[in-house]
Amino acid sequence: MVDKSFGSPSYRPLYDQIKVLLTQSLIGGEWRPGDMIPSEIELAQRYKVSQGTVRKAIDSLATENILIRRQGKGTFVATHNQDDVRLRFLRLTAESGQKELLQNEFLSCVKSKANVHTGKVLEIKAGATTIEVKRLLTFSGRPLIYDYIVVPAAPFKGLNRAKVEESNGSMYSMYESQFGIRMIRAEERIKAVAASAEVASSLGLKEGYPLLSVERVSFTYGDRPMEWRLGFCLTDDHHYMSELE
Amino acid sequence: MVDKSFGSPSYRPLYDQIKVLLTQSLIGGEWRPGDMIPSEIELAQRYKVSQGTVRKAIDSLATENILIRRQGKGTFVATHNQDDVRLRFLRLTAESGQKELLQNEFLSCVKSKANVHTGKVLEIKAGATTIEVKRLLTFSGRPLIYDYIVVPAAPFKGLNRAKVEESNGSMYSMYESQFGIRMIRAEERIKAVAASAEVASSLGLKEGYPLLSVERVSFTYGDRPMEWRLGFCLTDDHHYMSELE
DNA sequence: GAGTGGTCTAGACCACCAA
DNA sequence: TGGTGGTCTAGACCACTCA
Repeated sequence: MVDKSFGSPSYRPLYDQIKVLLTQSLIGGEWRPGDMIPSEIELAQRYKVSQGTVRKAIDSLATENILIRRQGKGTFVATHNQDDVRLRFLRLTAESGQKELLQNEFLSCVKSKANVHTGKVLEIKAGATTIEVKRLLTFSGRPLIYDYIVVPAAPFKGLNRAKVEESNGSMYSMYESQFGIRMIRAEERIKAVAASAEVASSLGLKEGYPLLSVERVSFTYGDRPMEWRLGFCLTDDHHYMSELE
Repeated sequence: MVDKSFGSPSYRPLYDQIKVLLTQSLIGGEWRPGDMIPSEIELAQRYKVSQGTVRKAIDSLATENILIRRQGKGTFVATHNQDDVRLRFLRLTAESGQKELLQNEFLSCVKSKANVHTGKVLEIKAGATTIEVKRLLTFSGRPLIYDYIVVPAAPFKGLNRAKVEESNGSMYSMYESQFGIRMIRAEERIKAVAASAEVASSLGLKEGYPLLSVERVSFTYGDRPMEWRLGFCLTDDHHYMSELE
């Protein structure tokens, strides 16, 4: 039950405690991606607080893109399985601004062991089993991104070529429907590099050609890292979009 | 005065109207960067609404980094003139994570005319007078960024070499104190490019070396574009950090 | 202690959606 | 028409800061 005591040494606002309880229900799978959660009034009764306090907790989760409010309908668990947000984390857009047909070209999928770096960022032991996927993303038929993806094997048991190909571009949508794992945010580290021989041949370029190197770590509920990837992007006719606030 | 009428064709929430009024006071200079604005209670009386409504308007401006709330003290107009936010828009960090000494090396400052592109993004006529600044940013003594900056001449009348050198890295801090212009957000378009002869020589590289090209448009109150810049960054030991939410 | 922002409540009413 | 989220109010009380 919630703790309304003030002045206690570990004072936390009520709405913050409600937020934790809601998050726990999300982690525990009581409400799954796409589901509608109970109404504010119901939740207020369940947690024995006012509707306004539940509201504030939900507001916070909504600005984090974890829940989605729809006036007149209800509040829903966010998902990558909708056309409008399927590629929420893809920041690469055409210089012309035109929409493009995105396709997935499978390269490989093998079991491996975490090295020091991937072990560290995924918070697993170096040497723990991982699954490594390589793929090409084509924009309107032209290969523009070479992706190298590493995930811990345990929560993604059964990930294989077929599932990657079915994903049709959005791994995150596939993670949700196949493994019940939802990514809520990611961090990217970007550099300019010269294309290696392997990447250059996959993208049809000369070795040494300037590419955008994008290293990404993705996090699920509770800020637990669940995927590491390294992408090499050809940015001759495209750019990476970033908003500074 | 505010308009509480519901059901009107152009319905806007009260707090949204208050937000506009607050923004107008910021644009008009009633409260300048660093100033404390009136208390919530005072503002509620001034606008004849409840404190909670003023609160919601201020909350919104605070999440946009336009105002800053300090419990027990008051609400202040955000500024770039503080050590902790002087480089708020600088996303380049060392691979090692170490803090670095940032310095400004002046290259040039000339009057010019807006071309089609800068005219368009700055929303001024192509051919209108602009001021163009070139500078080098050095990290711990090593030149890493070549910046080419264009601003409209009118609002920045008097911008010259001395002012750029005084800025010591943060143009935004200088814009505020010298011209009363505060930037609240920016958009960046990032690509990987091969270094041109001019940029390569400034950064001490071979022509063709891979560099991060960062094109930025910065906006002041009311989302008016006020600066365009193109930066070329050496990312051998640094990366551009981006958060996806 | 006085003044500021922050939390929490209870209740009234509006806007939107679906059946 | 009923249910959902969205707005607005009024008031009580807590937490933080500074003189």
